[in-house]
Amino acid sequence: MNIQDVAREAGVSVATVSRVINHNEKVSTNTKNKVLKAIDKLQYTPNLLGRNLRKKRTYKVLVLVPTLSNEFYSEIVRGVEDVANEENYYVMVCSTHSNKEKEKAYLNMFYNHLIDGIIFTAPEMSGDAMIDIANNYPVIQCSEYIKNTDVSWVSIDNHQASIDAIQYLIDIGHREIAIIGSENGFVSSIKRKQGYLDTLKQNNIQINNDYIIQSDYEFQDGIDGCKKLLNLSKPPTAIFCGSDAIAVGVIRQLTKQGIVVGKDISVIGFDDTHLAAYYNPPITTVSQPRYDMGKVAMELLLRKINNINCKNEYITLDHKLTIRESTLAK
Amino acid sequence: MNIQDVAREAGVSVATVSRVINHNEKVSTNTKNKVLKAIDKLQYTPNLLGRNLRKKRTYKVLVLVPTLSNEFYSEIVRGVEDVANEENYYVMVCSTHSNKEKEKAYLNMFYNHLIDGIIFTAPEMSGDAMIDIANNYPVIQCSEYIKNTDVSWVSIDNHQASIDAIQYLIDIGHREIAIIGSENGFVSSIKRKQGYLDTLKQNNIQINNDYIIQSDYEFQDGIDGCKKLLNLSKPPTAIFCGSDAIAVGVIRQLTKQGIVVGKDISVIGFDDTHLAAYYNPPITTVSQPRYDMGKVAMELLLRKINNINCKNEYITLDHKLTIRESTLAK
DNA sequence: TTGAAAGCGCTAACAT
DNA sequence: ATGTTAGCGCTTTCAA
Repeated sequence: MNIQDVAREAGVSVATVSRVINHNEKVSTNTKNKVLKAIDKLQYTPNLLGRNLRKKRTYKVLVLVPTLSNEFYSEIVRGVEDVANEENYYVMVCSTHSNKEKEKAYLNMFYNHLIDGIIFTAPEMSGDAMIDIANNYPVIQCSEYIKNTDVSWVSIDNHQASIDAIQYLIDIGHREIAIIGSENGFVSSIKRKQGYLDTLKQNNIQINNDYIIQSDYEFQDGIDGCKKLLNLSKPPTAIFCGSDAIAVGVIRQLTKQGIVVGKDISVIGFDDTHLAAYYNPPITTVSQPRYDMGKVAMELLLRKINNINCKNEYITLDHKLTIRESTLAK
Repeated sequence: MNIQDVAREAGVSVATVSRVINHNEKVSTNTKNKVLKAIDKLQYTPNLLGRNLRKKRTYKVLVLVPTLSNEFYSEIVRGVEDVANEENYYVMVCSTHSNKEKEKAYLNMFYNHLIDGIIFTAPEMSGDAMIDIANNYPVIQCSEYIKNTDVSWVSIDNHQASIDAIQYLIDIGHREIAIIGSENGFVSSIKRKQGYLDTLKQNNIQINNDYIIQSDYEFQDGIDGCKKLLNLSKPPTAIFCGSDAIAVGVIRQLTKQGIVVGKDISVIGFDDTHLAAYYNPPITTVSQPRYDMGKVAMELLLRKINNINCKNEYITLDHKLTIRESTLAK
């Protein structure tokens, strides 16, 4: 059953039916009602395959995340969806599993005309590849973005967020402060590490390279990083982690070794997922406005979709340090 | 740039190009090479909007989950994706937020020819509505399914899983055992509760209705449920939870009130997400083969897509009780 | 083995 | 205000 059938039933042309479906003004109330009646009688719903082919639009956007299960990303997606649905766009969420090849495979959806745009939350490709894609297709970076790449992004001020966290640790009496989670190439990592270094320097605290642990963002990385730190002759009294998951791993390991978090040692996470709020003990963490980040990213993307040549935007949203029981004055 | 351009470049008809693209046998090696060369030169990729319209297939399936952030569902999705990609299908994951209306809105994707099938992981609709949909469109239920509804599903034996958990608690010395998470209408809930009741009866333990708490599956539900139980004149010595998130909430609340989990009281979760493995203390839980559940669900769905009249299948996969530190002998 | 042509369902330019 | 018609890019039937 298609638009032809409706036209026949209503005794009008397919063009008129199309006009009614698309809320085109230039239809008399009378014929409009006839069409509406026919649509209702036949229970007609337009085949968007036809419409999309004709319009050369898919009304679909892709959000690429490293993993679906991290609440950090699912909140971004919620923001994206809320804006997308308003504009009759569907959102596809797909996971790259932090795999460059998988990410690349999803770009085929552009070439195959299956999507109108992509929001990258943690792009794996090179900066040059990103620029190349952005020149030809609508894309936005959200949360993580590639440095020195003139492609729109929305994120937080990771440098300041790091300063806030480290300064807070110093303020409550810590001087041996470690950081886990640096150097994966993202701007966020670089800035967070810089904020860490800057704040220590600012407070005349000697940098100790043993306190800088490079890792990924998962639970196990926290456990591994924590073990390394505890093996030092002089372990740190505070650990700043690049994600809540790392912080959970760290706290788990500390607890296992009989060290009481929030008393013997302080731990800070990043993102403020439910994990942080409900962990034992609840974790001090940097809150990111992830829902809003998603909303803004989708708004920017829609602008790009409607005009690929519109200018790039670089938007910084507010973060905040949420203090809980995993950090306590020394 | 389209199939016409390729045909022109190669000096053949569009039909021939189409045959080459679709690996049709009846093309001479010579012309095939000409076409391949043209495709390569022009960097041609087929517009699937055209193909899909013609074929009346979208090569897309929808997986509906209550929430994206729960690792339980994201592992199911991974299973679905792995099978789907083999067959050149794309997977759209969308969240219903456990909202009946939202779920209903996604059914429009069927009517609008945007998807070829749906896998429901926690259907919100009535059994009648499900049967109606299943009669007209390819759908599979995965994990949660609606009772007395002859629509294919893949799940575990929730009755036995519950028996395993409760019997274990009894074996290590518990007799005051509570259950949180029952009665949302899903077969899983009903069966788990039945397993709980059956096992107590089997062991000549009196049923105490105060020990049966009805709730959702989130962190906060665990906290609320736990508070209720602790307010009883005789609180339970063990709590069996319907999800790992509930268990986390419960343990968090117990800890807050100074009760030591794994010593003063035992707690069991459900699903075996990372949450359970990395929580403080690590949580005893029922492991579900979620990746395989996703794979099987997609296999069943493909069968339905290729023949809507193929017979329904009801598949039960193996679970197992994973014992950690949140339960200890009394 | 190859090509011509119809047509999937829709929108939009043009004509009336 | 409404209708006619071309055509989006593709596959597939039919004919050669």
